[in-house]
Amino acid sequence: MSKSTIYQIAEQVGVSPSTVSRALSGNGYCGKRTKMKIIEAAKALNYAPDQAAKMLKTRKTNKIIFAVPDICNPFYFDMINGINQVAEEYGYLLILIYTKHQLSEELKAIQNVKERVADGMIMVSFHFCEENIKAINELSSPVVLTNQFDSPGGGDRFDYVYVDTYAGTKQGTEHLIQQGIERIGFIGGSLSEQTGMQRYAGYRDALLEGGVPYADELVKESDYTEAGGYEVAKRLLSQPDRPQAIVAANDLMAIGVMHACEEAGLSVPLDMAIVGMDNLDISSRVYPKLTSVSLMQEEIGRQAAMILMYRLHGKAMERSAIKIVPSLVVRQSSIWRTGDTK
Amino acid sequence: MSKSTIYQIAEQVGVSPSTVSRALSGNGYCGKRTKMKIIEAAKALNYAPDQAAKMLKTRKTNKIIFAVPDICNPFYFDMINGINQVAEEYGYLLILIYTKHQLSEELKAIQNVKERVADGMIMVSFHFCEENIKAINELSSPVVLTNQFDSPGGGDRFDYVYVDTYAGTKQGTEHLIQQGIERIGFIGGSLSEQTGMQRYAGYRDALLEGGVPYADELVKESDYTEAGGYEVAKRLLSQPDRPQAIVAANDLMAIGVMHACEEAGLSVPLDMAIVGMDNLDISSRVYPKLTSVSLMQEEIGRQAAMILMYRLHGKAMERSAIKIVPSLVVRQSSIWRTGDTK
DNA sequence: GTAAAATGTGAAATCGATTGCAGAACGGAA
DNA sequence: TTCCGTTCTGCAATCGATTTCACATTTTAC
Repeated sequence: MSKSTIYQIAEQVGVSPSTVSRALSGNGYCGKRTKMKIIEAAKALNYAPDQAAKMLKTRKTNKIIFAVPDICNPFYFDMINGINQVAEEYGYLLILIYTKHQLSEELKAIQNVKERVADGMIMVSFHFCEENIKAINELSSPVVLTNQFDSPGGGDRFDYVYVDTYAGTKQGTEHLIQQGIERIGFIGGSLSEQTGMQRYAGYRDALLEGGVPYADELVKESDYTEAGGYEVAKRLLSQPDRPQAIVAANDLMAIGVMHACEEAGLSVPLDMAIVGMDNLDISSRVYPKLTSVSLMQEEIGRQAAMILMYRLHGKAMERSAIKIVPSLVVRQSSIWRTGDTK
Repeated sequence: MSKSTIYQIAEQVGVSPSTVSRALSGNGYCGKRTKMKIIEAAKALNYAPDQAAKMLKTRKTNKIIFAVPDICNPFYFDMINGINQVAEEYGYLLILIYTKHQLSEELKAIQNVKERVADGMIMVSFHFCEENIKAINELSSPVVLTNQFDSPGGGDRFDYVYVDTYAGTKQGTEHLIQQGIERIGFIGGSLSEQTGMQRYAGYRDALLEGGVPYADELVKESDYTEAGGYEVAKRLLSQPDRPQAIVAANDLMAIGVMHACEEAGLSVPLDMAIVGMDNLDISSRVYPKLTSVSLMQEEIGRQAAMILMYRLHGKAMERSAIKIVPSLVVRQSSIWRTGDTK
């Protein structure tokens, strides 16, 4: 009942193992009658090819690794999904490695590629440093990196996919400006981090380009949590000349803002229009539904996987740094004037 | 710079490949001086053991497969997380296979185990039938099955982990009864499915045992979606003697109920207490926060992985069917009388 | 009908590690 | 010194498939 090998099939049918291999894999010539007999015998013997042996000989694993910092973060699920779509299409299995934001774990993931556990890897990392860049550059297998910042640099040996968060907050802010709102607040993450800075810059530039006055007191830093957004929003709302709209650097903070409004008796969106970013699952479930900038996670995953597939199939390509443009998903929370709630 | 083998190291150092293997893997004797030289040479040659070769010889892959119907469903992320915790602890990598609720994909996943892509598998399936049970029983590698129903039966060759959803709705209902609420409605999924029936039965039995009258008009079937819950709730709310509380068979429907209440001008929880089930991420973010029965996804994953590890390490065990008891997470939406909103 | 091309098959090498066996070198005890 | 036990090392087989080469057989072409 249990496993068997091509040798046993060969013996059974009375041919050589090589013939069995050819019959079963379809590589090379094989007579029709022999082939039939071999296939039958394989079925009878409950044969299944041993992938380890196959891998050893062919130097292909048909697996790719996705190294992700944080499995618990819903942000990455969509990425996994995007990657998996492509992987499946090309006949690859997906190995998930959870790096916990730790360099040591990232290096372990890289080591796995080096040991040929998989043919290639997609990695999300927030700390590119000499050590992991060097390790990646030494690999002979392709690696695609992604995160929400812009290019890590130093990588002549890997491709890169990233989201333009600057364009994201800019879009969100423009959407508000187009409705004629003039006092627009911003709640960001830390401005000392690159990603926080970019989101802020998008907001600021949208104001400038839109000819809307920029006011320092309408900009607050927070920590990307719901509670953080709530606290900061309370301060914004109690200001003498409170904003009419708020752009939050992520959805969790935006939801915090919504709660603060509710508590202050302000109607969203009529008294206060709100735009978030990340387009979480939750965001379409809160009331009113939250307008949010989608960071296109699934698209990132798909693009990254695509590039990896191109590399794996030897297509010649420049090293690429693909910038994904986020897209604004308009829902009730930001519809201030026009009545077309969708 | 690229890959090298133990043969190259052997040549470099002037010993035999077997010695190199022993030095590097630590199996068997190896002189201290030789070992040092070998390790040095390995480093110099940028050596990494080829896992395919190792797998072929040792018959171990150090990988497990998790076959899951639906990557997009947040329900499974926590399971993945639980599984991964255990897998990592034991030095296994996790391969994710997305079966899309299709039997054919499940069979492919099983085939992967048969071909020794991984040492074992955890699978979530909603349609156990002769075909996949048979395929699993023919495997020589261990498989652990899980879903939300009770035992599939027919499996002398696999272990089983499941959640007692009956106990879940029962707990939720009892929680309401204990607060003195008497007219408690129930919104379930299809009662013709096992899982729907069990959730309903838990509700019904809680009423019976709590001495609270059961009324047919307070029980509605829906489809586990937010929109479905909303629709059905509207009907419940417009009844002459509307319920004071509602138990929903999952959180999405419960959120639909909340929206219906909001629309009808009913305060949650004062006019209407609500309990959901699944304890989604969202549920703690809606307003008011939703009381929900946690189905312990992470715990299921952890338990399933544990059992798999035991099997893989040859520990003798009875075939097990582990029942996980869900736990009620009380939040504002169900606090009717006492003032201790937490 | 014969040459040329296409097809079918087997022997043997190969992928890169692990491991059982046997012999060598070493140590300490008598 | 002799003997025994431990430690070290090499040889060679093995895991299970793929693939090159050579040869045998068939088919096609003219």
